[in-house]
Amino acid sequence: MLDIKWIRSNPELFKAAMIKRGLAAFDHPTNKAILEKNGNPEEPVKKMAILLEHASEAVVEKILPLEDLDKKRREMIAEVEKLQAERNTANKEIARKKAAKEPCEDLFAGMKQMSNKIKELEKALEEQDSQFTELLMNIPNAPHESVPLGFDDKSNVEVKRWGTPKEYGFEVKDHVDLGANLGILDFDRAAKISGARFSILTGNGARMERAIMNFMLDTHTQKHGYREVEPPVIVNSSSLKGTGQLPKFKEDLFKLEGYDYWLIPTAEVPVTNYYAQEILKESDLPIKLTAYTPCFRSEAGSYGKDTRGMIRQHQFDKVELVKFTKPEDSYKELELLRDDAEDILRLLGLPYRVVCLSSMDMGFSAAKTFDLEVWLPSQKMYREISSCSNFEDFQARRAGIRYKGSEAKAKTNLVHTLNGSGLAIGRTWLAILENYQDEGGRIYIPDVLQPYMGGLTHLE
RNA sequence: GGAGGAGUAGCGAAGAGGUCAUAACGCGGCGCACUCGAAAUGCGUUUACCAGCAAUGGUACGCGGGUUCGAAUCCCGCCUCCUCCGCCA
Repeated sequence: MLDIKWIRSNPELFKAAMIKRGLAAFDHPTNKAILEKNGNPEEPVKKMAILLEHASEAVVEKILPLEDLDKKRREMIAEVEKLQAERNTANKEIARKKAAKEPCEDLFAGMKQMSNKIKELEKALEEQDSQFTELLMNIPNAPHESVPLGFDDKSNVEVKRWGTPKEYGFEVKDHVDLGANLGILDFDRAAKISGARFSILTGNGARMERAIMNFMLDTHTQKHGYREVEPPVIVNSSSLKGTGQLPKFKEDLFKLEGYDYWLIPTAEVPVTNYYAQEILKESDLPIKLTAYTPCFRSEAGSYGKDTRGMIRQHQFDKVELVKFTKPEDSYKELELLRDDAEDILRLLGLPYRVVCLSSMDMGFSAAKTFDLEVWLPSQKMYREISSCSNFEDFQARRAGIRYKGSEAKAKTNLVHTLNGSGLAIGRTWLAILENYQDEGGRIYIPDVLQPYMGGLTHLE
């Protein structure tokens, strides 16, 4: 959630942020006129850049009622508080007279009426306030100024590459064939038991999933200084509102029938909400947590995407990194968090690149996101294996996560929250199979994983 | 699932229709004094949120209703925790 006070005092910045987020439709008459006056280029990114340049005139339909709702709300607050003050004064007078044994029954007249009037106004205010809050809750975070303008991943900016994809000199197989041949990956039985987009690992395949998980957790806790947590994988809707999955994205989630319980789409939800409604000690920041959890996603709307293999599943394992920082440190901490995730790929010897997501490719709650993409020989491309984001105070405001110094009149401030995959375990598993295969379909187990596999050097 | 008990500041805890909600009292935190320094001691200070330029005003005693001129206090429903029983890994 954005700060309404910031929105109020920086209306142009706010509008520009929303245009960057793609909330200005090109076919709105006003926006259309602006575009036509400025040459109306073909490319959507150029269109967006023009609207951004003319932010003051451009229309962002979705947010139009915000100002009115806010104004009305504040008027109502003033009105109801005035009456409350009157009531409080009268009640104090009654109490004083009672104590002094003076007659006060005459003061009762009209009090009931006033009380009812206040109740009415309070109810109306609540209604107004919930309309306002709902709109505000549905407005995405403002992108950081360094975020590239863009519609989709075509505008993402590559930041760095590490490692060199191997030349194989033979026809590489993908992880589906490799896994099937090794007898460690089974989609047919998973479909029988559950359905599409599920998989079963068996034997050393299952063991390697566990090895990867432990390797990641050990590295983050022992080498990178994170504290491990093992949270619930079922959460309530309040937690999902805190991190931004609700109210807007409920179709992406699995809900338990008959309960206010949801399966987590990522450990970000329980781990960020670990400190919901709390005030942290400034001297404890930054706080760094890591967690392994299974993650559950409905993948509604991704029909036909990544249907082969383990890349996109309804259930997958992930090790997550979460940070709570002071606002002035959050971008420095984002770089560090990203490097902690990168370290896993480097230790595993998997070639990867880092991209900075464009303004519309970013998630709803993020202010800035880096994706780590691992090389997949079978697809001859880099594929997402981690997403590292700074949410600034967007989640902290929703979840009520604040910090405060220990001095006497220290101010309470919102923390900044960050998180990143460190890493997606299933995608790491398949990247190992594909990158470390030989011509016969044997898989070399990366050195750092061998101790976790009882010294085993190959899957064969 | 059944029976009891409890939920008030960071923690413990008082308050039992109005004059005791910033909320007694104790602990803790912060500052100062004393000290070479520390401990001990003494003094001061220490809730959060909302509206407002400010002065100031408002809200909050687990949550939601009700009774009343007025509710932390009385009544109803819910949630969480504790104890016992049942069931269970």
